[in-house]
This record gives sequence, C-alpha cells and structure tokens, in this order.
Amino acid sequence: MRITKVQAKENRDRVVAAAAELFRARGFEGVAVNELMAAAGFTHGGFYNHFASKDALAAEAVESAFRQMAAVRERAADLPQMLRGYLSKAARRAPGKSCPAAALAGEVGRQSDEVRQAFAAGLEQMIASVEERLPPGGRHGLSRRDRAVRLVAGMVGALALARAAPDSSPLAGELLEASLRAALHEL
Amino acid sequence: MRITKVQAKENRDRVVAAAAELFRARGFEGVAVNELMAAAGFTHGGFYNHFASKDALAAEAVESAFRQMAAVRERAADLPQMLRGYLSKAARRAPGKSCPAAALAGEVGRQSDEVRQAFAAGLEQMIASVEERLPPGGRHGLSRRDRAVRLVAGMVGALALARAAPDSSPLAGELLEASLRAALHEL
DNA sequence: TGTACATCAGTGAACGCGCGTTCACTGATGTAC
DNA sequence: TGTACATCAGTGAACGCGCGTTCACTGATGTAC
Repeated sequence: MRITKVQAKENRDRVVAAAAELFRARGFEGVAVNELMAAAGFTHGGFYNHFASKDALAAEAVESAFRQMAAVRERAADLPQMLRGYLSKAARRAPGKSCPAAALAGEVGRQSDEVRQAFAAGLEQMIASVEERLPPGGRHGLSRRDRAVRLVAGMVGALALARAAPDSSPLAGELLEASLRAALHEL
Repeated sequence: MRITKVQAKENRDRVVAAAAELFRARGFEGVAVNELMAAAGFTHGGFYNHFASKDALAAEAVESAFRQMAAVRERAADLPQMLRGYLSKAARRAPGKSCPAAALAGEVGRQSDEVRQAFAAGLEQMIASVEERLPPGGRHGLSRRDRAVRLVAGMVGALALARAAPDSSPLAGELLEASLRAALHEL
C-alpha cells in the first residue's frame, strides 16, 4: 500500500510532532520507537523509512519543539505576559506542550552532538528573543544580554524544579510564584 | 562468606555513595543495577539484600547527594564564594560531584513519590541555606524568601543549561558567567 | 493518453541485547546453650 | 569459654520483558515508454 509523496511527508511530520511532545513529557529514554509511531497512527516497522535512528528523530524533535515554543513566545504582547505564561501552573502540568529547555536540559548533555546542537540553537534563539523585549535600563549596570541570560536561566530552573517537587508540596507553587514576582520586579 | 555487621553497613554505604554520584552523572535510567554494585566493588546479586528496589536506592541516593552538597555549601565563606563555586567550569564538568538539583530536576518528576519527596526536602534545605546568607536589604521590595527562591532557580537553570550546550559552543561558558555576574549584582 | 514495471511507505514478525529482579548456593559471622 | 547451629552478605546463573533495529512482504503510486 504505497502512499502519495505528499501524504508521506505529512505522515513524517506527524511523527516529528508526536516526538516533540512525547520526548518533552517523558524524556528521550522514556519513549519507545513503537510508541512514537503509534502516537502518529502507525506501526513501528516504518520508522526507518523516515529516520536514520531514534537519535536522528530526537534532534528533529528538539528543533520542532523550540520552533513551536518560539511561536508561543511571539503571541505574547510583552515580556511580563510571556513570563506569566511560562511560569504558570498550566505550563507545569503540561511539559509536553511547554518549554523544551526546561523539560530536556538534564538529558541533553548525554545525547548525540546533533541533539545538543539543536538544543543550543533553540536556546540561543530563546535568549535573543528575550533580550529584544528587554527594556534598555542602563541603570542596572548589567548588559541586556547578561540580563536576558539570567532571566532565561531563572525561568528554566524554576519550571524544571517546580515539576520535580511533589504536586502536593507547597514548594512547587512557590517556585513558580516567587520566581515570577522576582523576575517581574527585575525588569 | 558472611561478613561483619559493621562491614555490611559500610558496604551498603559504599553503594549509596556510588549511586549518589552515578545517578547525578548519568541519570536514574542511565545507570544499571549491576553498574551500581560494580562501582562499589560487588556483583549485582547482593543488591536486594540491601535495597527493596532500584527506586528505593534512588531515593536514598538523592538524600545522600543533597547532604554532600550541603556540606560543600557550609564550606563557603559567603554567598558570592558559594555562587562562584556553583557556577564554575569545574561544576559543569563534574555533574556527579555537583548539585543534584541541577543534574536530576528533569527526571525527578517522573520518579516515585519517595524520590520526589527526598528531592523536595533537599531543595528546601538549599533554599533555606541561601536565604540565611542573604543580606537583609529591604530596598529590593521583595522578601528574602522570594529572592532566595529566585537565586536558587537561576543557579540550577544556569548549570543545567550550561551542561546541555555543546562543550565547544560559547553558550556554555556564557550561561555560567552571565548568570554569575547577574546573581552577584543582585545581592 | 495508456500500459508495464520499478519504487517505496507501511506492516508485522523476528533479531540480539541489556535491563531489573529472583534464586540456589557458599561459608564466615552471630547466637543459643 | 567452647560447641553447634542458624543467619545472611555476597556470588553468579537464570528469568521474563521491553527495547532499537532489521527484514521479507504488500500493493498503490510514480515513472519510462
């Protein structure tokens, strides 16, 4: 049952999209190839018609996740609104649909160079986009770039730690709220 | 070849110590039970004489790693010195000997409740210890607690992201250096 | 435009491997007398 | 203090399972004429 070239490309995209979500939600090692294919509606055997390896898909999935994240960023009116979305309870609850940096930072260091490059490129864009929206404010005695890096590191750390804390513990909420207050204050 | 009770306790501690280092370096899923035992000088079969499961060891290892981290913190004369050690190239290079929060945050959310509780307890202590050392400085308009939470989130995020970035890329160094400058500036 | 053949996306069984865990066994230590 | 037996830390083979990857096969699409 051969398929239209257009259809095949569309199917491939579905797998990448599923991977972008599942890898963020459960980690690279936490999702099997057959699950990735099943999530896109296929059986596992066809996987290697599209990708050289699970790792190759991982690199594409990281790219795709950062691209999606960038689109969400563009939708925010300004930096405070972006921060509120980023450090929200909804973001904590849905790692598969939120920032790939917060979800995957810990694991990426152990992945192939392709994955690490894709991750670094996405992160760089994230920092650049925050820097652009940062008010100049020379009073701080810090470059905008330094402030952007600090802001991104703080956001990523807060979200990742909030997810690690048990749902019941007050720490999870506090990490998001205190980090948000402090970040907004710093702008 | 039965062994002294004292010796057995010592052997058990060796396994926990090895796990505390290996889990930080390679993640929970990245280290097999036989490797954990081998790192402590044993064969894998005896594992279940000491631990109910790999997961039970993970919880103890997280505790142990945070305890070790706390000891390192105590050694620092003040907050700036602590920050410089935390955000150093050496820390980036040796995840197994550095902060468990930065190394494991991403994975902990998918672990058992025991592991998550141990993680949250260690993190809480880390925040409390930073708060204690924070200069009062009411001028900030933020509680010390908020500032401590923000500082810890920023440190953890910066270290985790710096490890994810490729060794060759300038991003890795920048994440550590810019975050350090900004954090010191903020004190 | 119509025909004949090659291509290749998707299927499902199979592979080799490493994993967490179990188990029978060993023999020095711990304990009861 | 000395003897006899139970205990149990450590060993290494074995288990069942899920994993990433390979492969022969199918049949509609793509292509050459």
